[in-house]
Amino acid sequence: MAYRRTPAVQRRLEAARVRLLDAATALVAERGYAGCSMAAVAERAEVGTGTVYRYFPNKGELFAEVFRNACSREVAAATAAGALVAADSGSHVNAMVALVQTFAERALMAPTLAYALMAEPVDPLVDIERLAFRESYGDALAAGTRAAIGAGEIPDQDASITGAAIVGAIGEALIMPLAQGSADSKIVPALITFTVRALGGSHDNDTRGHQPGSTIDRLRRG
Amino acid sequence: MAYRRTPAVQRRLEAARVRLLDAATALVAERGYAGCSMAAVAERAEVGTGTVYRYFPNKGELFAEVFRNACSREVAAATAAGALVAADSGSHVNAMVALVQTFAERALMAPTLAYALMAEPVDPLVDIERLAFRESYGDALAAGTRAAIGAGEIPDQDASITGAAIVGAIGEALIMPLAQGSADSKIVPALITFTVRALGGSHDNDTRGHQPGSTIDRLRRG
DNA sequence: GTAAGGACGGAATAGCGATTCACTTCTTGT
DNA sequence: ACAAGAAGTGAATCGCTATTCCGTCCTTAC
Repeated sequence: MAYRRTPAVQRRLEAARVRLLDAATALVAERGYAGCSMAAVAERAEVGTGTVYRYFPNKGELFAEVFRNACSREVAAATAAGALVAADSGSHVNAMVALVQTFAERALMAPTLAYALMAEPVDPLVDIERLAFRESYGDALAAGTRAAIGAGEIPDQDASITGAAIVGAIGEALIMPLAQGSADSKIVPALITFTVRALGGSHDNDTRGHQPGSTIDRLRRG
Repeated sequence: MAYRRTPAVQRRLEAARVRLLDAATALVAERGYAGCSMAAVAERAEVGTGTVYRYFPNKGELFAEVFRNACSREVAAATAAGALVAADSGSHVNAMVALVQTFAERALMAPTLAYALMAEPVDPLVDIERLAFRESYGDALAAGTRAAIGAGEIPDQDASITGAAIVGAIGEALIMPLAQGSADSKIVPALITFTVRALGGSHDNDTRGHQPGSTIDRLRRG
C-alpha cells in the first residue's frame, strides 16, 4: 500500500481530463463529429488511445459531455444577452431579438461547431444533448414570449410552440450558410424581422450598448 | 447465346425492384432508418440479401431513392394543396397556409416516416436527399412568398430566407410531437398563425373545400 | 433436351473504428 | 532503494453489418 492519490496527482488527472475534453471540442469545431475518432482525440491530447478510456467509459459519454459544455456555453451567452437587453430597454421583444441575434451571430462565427451542435449526424447519446440544446433555446424563447405576452407587447399565443418554431426557423435558415461557409450579412437582420413579425410585435431598432467591447458585444463574440 | 432478356422477364425484374423499394419504404415508415438493415429489406421483399445488390449498388443508393420518392410525394401533395387554394381563393397567403397545413398534417399522420425524412441520423448519401427535401419545401414557400409580395399581400422581404425559416419552424415544432406520438391538435393552428404573422400578412380563416373527400382533403390524407 | 447466360441465395468476408488488455512506466510511502 | 499500486500505452480484438462470392436454379433459343 504505497501509492496514495496525492493532491498533486489529483490535479494532474483533472487537467488531463480537461485536456481530453478540450481536444475533442477543438476537433469537433475544426472537422465536425465525423472527424472525431477516439484515436484522433487521443493523439490531439497527446495520450495513448487506451488512456481516453481511463477518463470516459465510451465515446458517447465523452462527446455527450463535449456537446453539453458547448451547448450550455451557447445558451448562456444568448440568454445573458437577452437578459441584458431586457433590463436595459425594458422591452421583452427587444430582449428576444438580442437572444436570437446572439445565437445566430455566434453560429456564423463557428460554423463547423454550430453545424455539429444542430444538424450533423452523431451518436444517439449525443443526440440527447442536442435535443436538450434545442429545447433550452426553445425554453428561453418561450420564457421571453410569455414575458412579452404578459407585458402586452405581443398577442396571446402558445409560447412553447412559438419558442420551438423560432429555434427551428433560425436553425434552418442558418444551416445552408453553415454547410457552405458563406455567411451572408443580410441573413441576421432578415431573421430578426422574421422573429419579431412571427411574435406579432414590433421592435425599435435599438443600438444602445452595441459598441465593440461592450458587455453584449463580448457575449456575442464568446 | 440463348438467354435474351424477354419483355416478361424485364417486367418481372422491374417489379422486383419496385418490391424492394416498397419493402424499404415500409420499413422506414415502421421502424425508422435505424431498423433498416439490408438483410431486413431483403427478408421483407422475400429475396436473398445478395439479390438486393443486383438492383442497387449499395445501401446509400437504395435509401436515397426511397427518400427521394417519399420526399417528392410529400412536396407534391403540399404544393398541390397550395396551388389549389391559390386558384380557389386568389390569396397567396391562404395558399401558403394550405401548404403548411398539408405538410404538418401529413407529418403527424405518418410520424416515423416524417421523423426519418426530417431529423433521423442517416447515411450521408441519404442526407443529400433530405437536404433537397427541405430545400424543395423552402423553395415552394419562397415562391409563395414572392407571389404574395408581388400581390401586395405582405411586405417586401428576402423570400428565400423566409421560406427556409418557415420550413425550420414547422419542422422543429413538429419534432417533439413526432418523437413521442402525441399529436396535439392545437399545434397546427398555432403554426398557421405563426406562419401568417411571420410573413407579415393576414389570412381569412378560409374553410371552403375542406369537406371530407374534397380534393384538398385527399391531398392531405393521401 | 440442352447448353448458354443470367438471376438468386445466403454463408463467408471485409472493413472500420470503438474498446480491451497485457505490459510498461510512473508515483508513493517506508 | 524498493515494493505496491496506479496510470499510461497502443497493438490486438471485437462487433457489427454492408458487401462479395460462388454454387445453384431459371429462362431462353435452338
